[in-house]
Amino acid sequence: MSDFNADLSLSARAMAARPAPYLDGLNDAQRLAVETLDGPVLMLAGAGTGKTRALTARIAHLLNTGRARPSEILAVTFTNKAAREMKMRVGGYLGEAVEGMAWLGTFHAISAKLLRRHAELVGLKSNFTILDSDDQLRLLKQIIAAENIDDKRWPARLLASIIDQWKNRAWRPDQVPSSEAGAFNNRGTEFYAAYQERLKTLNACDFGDLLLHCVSILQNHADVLETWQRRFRYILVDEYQDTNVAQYLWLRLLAGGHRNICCVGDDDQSIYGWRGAEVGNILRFERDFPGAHVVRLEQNYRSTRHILAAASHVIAGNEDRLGKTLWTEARAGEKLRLIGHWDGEEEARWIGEQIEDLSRGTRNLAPFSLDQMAILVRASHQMRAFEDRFLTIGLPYRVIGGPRFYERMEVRDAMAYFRLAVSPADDLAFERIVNTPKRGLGDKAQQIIQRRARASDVSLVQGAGLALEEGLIKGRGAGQLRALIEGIARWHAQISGPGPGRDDDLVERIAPMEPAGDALGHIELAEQILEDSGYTEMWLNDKTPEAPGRLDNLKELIKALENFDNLQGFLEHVALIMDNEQDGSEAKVSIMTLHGAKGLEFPAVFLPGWEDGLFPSQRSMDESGIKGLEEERRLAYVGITRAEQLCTISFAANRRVYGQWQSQMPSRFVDELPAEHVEVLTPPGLYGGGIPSAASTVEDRAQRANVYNSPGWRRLQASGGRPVSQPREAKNMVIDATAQPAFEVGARVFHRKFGYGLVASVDGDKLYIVFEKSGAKHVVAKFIVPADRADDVPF
DNA sequence: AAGGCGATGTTTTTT
DNA sequence: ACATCGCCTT
Repeated sequence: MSDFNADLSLSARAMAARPAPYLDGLNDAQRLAVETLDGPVLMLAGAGTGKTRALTARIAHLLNTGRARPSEILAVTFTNKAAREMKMRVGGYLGEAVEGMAWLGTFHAISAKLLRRHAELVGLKSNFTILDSDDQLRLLKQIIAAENIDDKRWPARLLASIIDQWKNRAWRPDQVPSSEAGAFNNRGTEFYAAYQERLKTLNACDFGDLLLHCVSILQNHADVLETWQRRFRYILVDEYQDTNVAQYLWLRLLAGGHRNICCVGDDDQSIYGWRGAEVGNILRFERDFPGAHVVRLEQNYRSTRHILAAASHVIAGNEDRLGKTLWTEARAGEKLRLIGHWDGEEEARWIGEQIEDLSRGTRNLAPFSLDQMAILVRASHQMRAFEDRFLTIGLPYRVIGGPRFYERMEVRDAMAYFRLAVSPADDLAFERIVNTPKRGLGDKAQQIIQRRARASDVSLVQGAGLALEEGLIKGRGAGQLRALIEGIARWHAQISGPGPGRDDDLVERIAPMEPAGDALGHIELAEQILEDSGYTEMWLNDKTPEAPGRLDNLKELIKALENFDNLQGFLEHVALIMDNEQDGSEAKVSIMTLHGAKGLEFPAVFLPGWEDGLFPSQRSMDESGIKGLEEERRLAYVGITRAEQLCTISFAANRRVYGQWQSQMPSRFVDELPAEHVEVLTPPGLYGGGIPSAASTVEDRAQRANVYNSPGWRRLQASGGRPVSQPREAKNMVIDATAQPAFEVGARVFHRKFGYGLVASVDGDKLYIVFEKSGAKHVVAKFIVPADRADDVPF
């Protein structure tokens, strides 16, 4: 630690003198990225090029050269996981001193810390609560309900997403541009303003506010800005391509003085545009920070040549990119493997077999352990087929990124009780649990409490107390309500003890006796809260199959308290660090979304569901056009580059989409794979195979997808045989494409997605149809039935 | 106040 | 297909 307190003027000599083991083994580009300390630096780090290594070495270098002390470095990430990893790796260089890196964390965690110091500048108190999305939604519902809005047509969810987007763009209510005036039935900005007002009175803020309030403070208070600009001598940002406008402003303000900012990212891995990330931030970096050094990390240490070549070829299809040329010294390895299947279940079955084969070490490859294999899907509903299959064959798997621990209902309920114990005025927490477990306090009783509280401008807990005193609430609800608020007062008294921070009025009025056996630890208190409130009992009495699991989660929650000194600290942690650890015990295949896989790598990767509409996602293309398609293509790039040695891409000809069978065309990305790096696998008896070529058209792809039209299929039909891979369920499908009626110009037809329409022109099996509702489209004939047969659409 | 039924909308996800 | 949600019944 004393090393870092060295006189900064000695830094030049220090640099020469001190050994710098962290530089060992860095390539030239990485070394440049590490040693270019002054001024703006953009580190364009392609997939698998050792960016985390460079980033941590850069921090080590800043410290080692005496440029900054640990507390003077601001290092920002997006996820807690990334922050943890960086901390661990920097810890490898620093040892204990890593604890001095007080400003290594997520945008939100660091913002919260800054905001607690300056809360009063935006009308908050420094002990503000951070709302989760449930609370946010509940609040918005109230605001909407107060205006007698039809919440069917204008749901709170919609408003929440609109407000989030505005916050991502750093628009405060008075800054929302007039082009957005139509939002939420012309009342979006009005509700946004009302929501912000409500938050202020609740002394609360949502996730977006953490950033936005910081930006406001830094913009409006030059002295504060200057303090922090001087404090953070060096700034590092990971995953810069994922920053939104608010984060960009936040960074630009803090870096505004010395401009010692190093942003690391990869425009080709920008896959979060839909939640406000602006690829433009990274594309514009040199303009935003004139004189910036741009360092490209292009040597890939992860994948074999075939894999890297395929990924590079695919991503080259994007227009809007800075451009990098990844290269590797690795061997060529295995080509990518491409295979088509009859349907999604067949695909899952085949992948399951492959995984078993690979884990036994067939092929010319060493065995892969289950931990080394992953299935990366575009949409989480695809996971189900794999889970079903793997359960039946007993293949251990783990789903990464399911519902998270702290988002489970019982955990949130328990947290609401803890929040009330810490701050009885937390109305949102009170609303959440007032009738959980059931206390006979329905809408009516809750309305009375609300009204009474508002009349005296007090918290709901106090309002409930008043309502009881005044006899406004009667019946069996009254007794239970009294027990609840007495409980809250008692827990609160035990947490705070006499003194500042305690709501003395509440304690005096409702639970005047001091706790009997004082010095109850926070863990015991938490247990007692869940006991006293009847919450544990509620789940004990619950006979549904998930009840035991929920009780386990509550136990786990209590256990998590061991890592904290008090409930307050725990609550702050949970508000910002909502992630869960994976059980690392048994080796398992990972199943996750492509988004969830970013930043990870696996020796063997399966990429199923490469079908147009699913991947690239139809919705993405409909909503964002070419930009959407490019983001999908980046997702394909992310997927392929996760693989170290073996990458297997697959598609199915038929898939159940929302319960309906649909024919699928192979993804256009399949066509974009470079044939020389791909081996096309052919399931026995089904496919003619054929290497996809860049020149192939939509019809070609339809033809390939059209398994039941393939020579192999016809042969099997003729011989009365059944292909090994034809699933039993397939019987109900229309499989004889030769029976396809020929359509004539002018015929009225039906398409299950586009509805009714008239055939405008016919070109082989390709029809041009003017749909009544969805406009004119080119459609392949097999998706069409005559209008009078609309009721028995064949999928 | 609490459980059952039909309309509804179904990518991706962090904090 | 399926889950979620709000309304409606008891």
